[in-house]
Amino acid sequence: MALKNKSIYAILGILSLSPSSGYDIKKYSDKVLSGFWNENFGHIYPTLKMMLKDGLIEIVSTEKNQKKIKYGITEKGRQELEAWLLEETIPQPMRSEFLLKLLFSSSQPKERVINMLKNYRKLHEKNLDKYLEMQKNLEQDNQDISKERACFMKAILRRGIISGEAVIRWCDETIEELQR
Amino acid sequence: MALKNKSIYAILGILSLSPSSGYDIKKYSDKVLSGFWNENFGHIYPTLKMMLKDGLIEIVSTEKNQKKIKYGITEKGRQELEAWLLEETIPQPMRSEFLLKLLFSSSQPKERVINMLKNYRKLHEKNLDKYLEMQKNLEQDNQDISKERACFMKAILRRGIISGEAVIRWCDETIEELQR
DNA sequence: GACAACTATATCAGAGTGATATATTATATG
DNA sequence: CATATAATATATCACTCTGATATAGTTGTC
Repeated sequence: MALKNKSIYAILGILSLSPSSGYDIKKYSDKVLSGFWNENFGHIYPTLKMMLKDGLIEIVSTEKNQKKIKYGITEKGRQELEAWLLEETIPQPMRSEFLLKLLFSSSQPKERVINMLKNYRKLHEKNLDKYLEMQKNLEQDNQDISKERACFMKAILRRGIISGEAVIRWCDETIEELQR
Repeated sequence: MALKNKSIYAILGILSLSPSSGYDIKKYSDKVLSGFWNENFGHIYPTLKMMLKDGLIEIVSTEKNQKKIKYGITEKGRQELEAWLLEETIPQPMRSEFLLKLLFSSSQPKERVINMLKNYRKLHEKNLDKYLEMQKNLEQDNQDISKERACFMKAILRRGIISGEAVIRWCDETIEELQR
């Protein structure tokens, strides 16, 4: 298959919920997908153009006198999204700069490494708090999201929470090990 | 700072252990860094050329009649590596295609989603086994690696193991939730 | 009405990925 | 001993993805 633009699927997924502009897509990514999916304007806009050319999406409205262009998903787009959902997901390569740094830090002063780990821990704690907050919000009001979708979002949040807790535990364990 | 080539640091780190060719660097990445760091030939070779031009590395030997070019780290390279180790690590953007797919799978048949999760679980189980195997190997023989370095490698492996176990637990929990 | 904050699109250089091409050197197998 | 095949080694390409920057209209507020 060779190198596939994955933003297409994120965009199709978002448009399948409701027609959106490039800016809306970015906002949704930052708000809802944040933590497990990243999108840039520099990729969204060219991808939208390409998808429009390929008939995966269509222009729904060019609102009044505004610059805003709203895109909607087409039938072909829905088929593409559905096909992707059925595909097996191949794991993507990882790049953790933190772990790379840690690996090459064995000659650094212990205090320095412990500090690194404490900062890393703090970061994950902050993330964890964010996820717990999002979980609370999700349980309160189910205004626009369907019960089904809310259940899936909760599962994904749980994933973030469980992983976050594991990383924090590892930090504590490793700091303790270094202090001995 | 704007967009920084991070492969430089991986390469400097590897060369700080022993002079290597591009091919050696790739092998080391696949064997030792695998699981938290990815490198490609398509990035290693141009980066090596750039680093040579910048004086971060030097050609140590062009072995006999072979094609192999061995690079070593220079004093300037060591300084660059050291400076990076002292820098704060900014978290890098994530892209989990699996979680993206899961989020948009709420209208898929339950059986289908459970299958997705089972495959994902299997993948992480395999990874976990690999880490446990690596941990065993690390405890047995400490031939070339220093005691200090071995300790850091163990910590990184522990990280992979703890995270892997957490993901597997999440899979089980989520599958159970879906079956209810 | 000035100033900040937000909405909106576009473009660019450079980082990173995976595929492919090419050639040499070990190693095995019949 | 020939020859297949696996491993070693470098190079290049198209494409994806990132983060920065440019530009301009709209909304809010003090």
